[in-house]
Amino acid sequence: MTDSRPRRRSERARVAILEATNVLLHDHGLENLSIEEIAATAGVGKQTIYRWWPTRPALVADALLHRDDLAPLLPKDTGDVVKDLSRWAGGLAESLGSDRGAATLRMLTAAATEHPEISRRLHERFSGPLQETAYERLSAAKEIKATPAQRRHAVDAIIGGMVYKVLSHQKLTRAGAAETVRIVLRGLGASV
Amino acid sequence: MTDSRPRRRSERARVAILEATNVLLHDHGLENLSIEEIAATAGVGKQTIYRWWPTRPALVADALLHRDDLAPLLPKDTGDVVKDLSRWAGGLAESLGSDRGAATLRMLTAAATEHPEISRRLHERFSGPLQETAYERLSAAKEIKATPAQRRHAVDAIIGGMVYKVLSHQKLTRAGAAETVRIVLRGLGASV
Amino acid sequence: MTDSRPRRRSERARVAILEATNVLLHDHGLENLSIEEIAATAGVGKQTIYRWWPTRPALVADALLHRDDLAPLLPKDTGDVVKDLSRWAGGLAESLGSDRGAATLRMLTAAATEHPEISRRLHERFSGPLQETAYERLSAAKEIKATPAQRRHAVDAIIGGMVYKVLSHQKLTRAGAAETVRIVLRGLGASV
Amino acid sequence: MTDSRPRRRSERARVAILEATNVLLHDHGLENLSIEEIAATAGVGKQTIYRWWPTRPALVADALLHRDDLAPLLPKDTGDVVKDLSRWAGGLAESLGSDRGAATLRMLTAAATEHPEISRRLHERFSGPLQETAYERLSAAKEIKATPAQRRHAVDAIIGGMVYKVLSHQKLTRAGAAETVRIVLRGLGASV
DNA sequence: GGCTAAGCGAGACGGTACGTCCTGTCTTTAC
DNA sequence: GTAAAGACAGGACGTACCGTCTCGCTTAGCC
Repeated sequence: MTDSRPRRRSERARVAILEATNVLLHDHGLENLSIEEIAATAGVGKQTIYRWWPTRPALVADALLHRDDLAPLLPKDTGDVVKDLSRWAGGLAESLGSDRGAATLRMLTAAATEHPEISRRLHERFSGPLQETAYERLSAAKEIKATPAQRRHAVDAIIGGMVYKVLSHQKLTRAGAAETVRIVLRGLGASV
Repeated sequence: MTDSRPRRRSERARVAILEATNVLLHDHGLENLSIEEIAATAGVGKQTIYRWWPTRPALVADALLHRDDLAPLLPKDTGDVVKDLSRWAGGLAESLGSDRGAATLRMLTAAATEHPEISRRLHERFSGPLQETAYERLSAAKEIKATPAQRRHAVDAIIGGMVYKVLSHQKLTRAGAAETVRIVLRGLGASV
Repeated sequence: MTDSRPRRRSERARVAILEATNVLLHDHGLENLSIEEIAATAGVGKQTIYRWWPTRPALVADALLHRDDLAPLLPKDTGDVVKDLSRWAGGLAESLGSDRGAATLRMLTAAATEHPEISRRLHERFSGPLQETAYERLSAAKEIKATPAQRRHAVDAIIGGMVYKVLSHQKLTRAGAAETVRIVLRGLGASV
Repeated sequence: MTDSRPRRRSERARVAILEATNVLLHDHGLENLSIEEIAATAGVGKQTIYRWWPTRPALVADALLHRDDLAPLLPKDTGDVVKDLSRWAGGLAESLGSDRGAATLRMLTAAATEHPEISRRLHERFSGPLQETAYERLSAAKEIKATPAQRRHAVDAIIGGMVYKVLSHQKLTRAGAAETVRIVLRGLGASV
C-alpha cells in the first residue's frame, strides 16, 4: 500500500503536529485548542499546519485518528451470544466509563458536531467498526430470529445506551452495560 | 410566587438576549456564535450579558431552555405500554429526526460538553423529564416484571438509541424508534 | 459672605469626594483616575459626582483647589529686592523641586491642558497669585527702572525658568533659582 | 548607516500609523485619541500598534517626532548676540504662539507628563536642541562673562518664559520674546 | 555534485472577538 | 428630595488567535 501523501512533506512535522494536538486536546480541551499553540508546541510554523489541514476540526479528527489507544474491542464468538456481547459491552463500558474515556468520547462527539465531514471520518474509524463488529456477532447467532433492521436497532440501543449515559453524566458500569445487553437480546428472542 | 432573580434586572434585556442568541444559533451555528453579535442584535451592552451569564455555554443553555418549542412529550397511558411508548418514541423521533431538531440536539450536546454545570441544567430540563416520564409509564405497567435498575437501562437504551442515531448522522424514523421500543420492552418481558 | 452652593447639598459628600480625588490623584496619577473609583472611595454614588461637577477636569481642578498645602509663598520686603526675590524663588524651587511638588506641578499642567476653563481657574488660584506677588515686590523696588511690560516678562522668565526645569526633568535647586533671579534683576537694572 | 529597527517591520504600516496619529491628534486632541481609531484610520490591525509601541504616550511622542514642521530654529551668528538671540526667540515665539503651535506644545507637555521615558525622548528631540543651540550661541559671545551654569539658567529663563506664557494661556508675541532676551542678556552683562 | 524549487521555521500583517473597565444616564429604595 | 446603590447602552482597552503573507534557510530530487 503506497502512501498517497505528497512527497517532500516532512514526516517529522506531521507527527509532531498530531502529537502536539493530542497533548493539548487532553490538557486544555477542544474549546481551548489553538492552532498557534499547537504550532509552538510542535516546533512548527503555523503555515505548515495550514498547508496540510484545511480546518481545525479536520486536524482534530486526524489527531484522534492518529491515537493508537482507541483500538475497537472485538467481541469473541464462544457460541453464547449473550455472554460474548455482554463481555464486549462490559469492556467498552469500562473504557468509556473512565474519566479519560468519557472525556475522549465527549470530545469526539463535539468534534463530530462541528463538521459533517469530520463526523463521517470519525464514524468510519470509531463508531462504525463498533457497530459493525457487534452487528456481525449478532448475525452469527443462529438462535436469534430478527430482521437485519432489527439487529441494527438492537446494536444502536446497546451502544447508544452507553454513549447516552456518558454524555448525560450518568454512571456507566460494566454490570449495567451487561444488563442492557441481556434486555435487548432477550427482546430479540435470545434466551437469557 | 416571587421571582428569585436578582432585583432590578431588566426583563427587557434578558429576553432580548435570549432571543437574539436563539436567532444567531440558528443562523450561524454554535461555533460561529459571538457574544459581540448577540449584544448588537439584542441592542444591549456586552457587559449586560457578562453580568448575568458567566460563560458562553451557560448563555447558550439558557437560550435553549428559553425556547418554547421543546416541551417534552408525555406518553399517554392507554393500558397498553408497548403502544403508548412506541407512540411516544415515534413522536420524539420525528422531532429529533428533523433537520432543525437534529441541529438543536447536536448543539445541546456540544454545549453540554463544554461545561459540566451546563450539562446538569440541560439534563434537568430536557433529558431528565424525558427519562422520567418514560420511566414512570414503564413502572405503571403491571405486566412487566423488572427491577428499577433494569427499567432505567431500558429507558436509556431507547432514548440513547435515538440520540446515537442523530449524533452519528444515521436516519432516525418514527418506525425505527417504535421498533426499538418493541425490542426493548419484549426484553423486559412485555408481550408484543 | 454667604455660600452660593445650592441648599440641601451634602457637605459631607462634597468633602469626601474632593478628598478621595486628591488621594487617588496622588496614588494613581491623573491618567488613571476614574470617577467610579472616586465614588467608591468617597462612599458616594456616582450620580452625586455627576450632579455637581460637569467634567472630570473640573473635579480635578476643584480637588487641587481644595488642597491646603499649596498656599503661595509671599516675598518679603526688606528693602533689598534681589535678596527678597531670591529667597522667595529659592523657597518656591525647594517646593517645586521636591518629588511631590514636581508631581503636583505636572498634574496641574496636564489638567490645565485638558480644558481652557480649568486652566483659567487653576491660574487664578496658583500661578496668578505667584506672578502677582512677585510683580508687586518688583514694582515696589524704586531702584529698578522698567516698564510694567518688562517687569511682567521678568517675572515670567523667573517663574517660567523654574517650571520649565521641572517639566523637562532638570534639577531645580534653591541656588539655581536664586541665580536666575539675580540674572534677570540685573537685566532690569538692579545692582547685584 | 544601517537601520536598527527590527527587520521585517512594515514601513508602510509604521508611517500610516504615525500619520493617522498626527491627524487624529489635531482633529480630536490628546484626550480623545483612541488606539482603535488610529488603527482604523491607518488601515492597520490594533496589534500592529501594540507590537511596536508600548503605551499610548509613546506612540504620541513618536508621532510628534515624526512631524517635519517642527525643525528647531538655529540662531545665526552675526556677531551681535542680542540681535541674534532676539530674532531666534522671536521666530520661536511666532511658532509657539500660533494656535497650532500652542496646541502642539500643550500636547507635548501633557504627553511628557504621562511617562518619564517619553519626556526624555521629547526633550532629546525638541527642548534639548533648542537649549543647546541657544547655549552655544551664547557661549560664542565673547563680550559676555558668565559661568556655564549662569548661561544655562539664562537659556532656561528665556525658553521657560515663553513656554510658561503658552501653558498659562498668556499672549506670546515676537516682541515680548525679544524683550525677555534683552533683559536676560543684559543681566549676563551684554550691552543692550 | 550542483542546482533549484518545495517545504520549512519564524513571525508580521489586517482582522475579529474576547472579557474587562469605565463612561454618563437611568431607576429604585432608604433616609 | 437628595443620596447610595447599581443596572443599563455604549465604547475603548489590551490580549489572543485567526488565516494570509513574506522572509531566509534547509533539503530532497533531478540533471
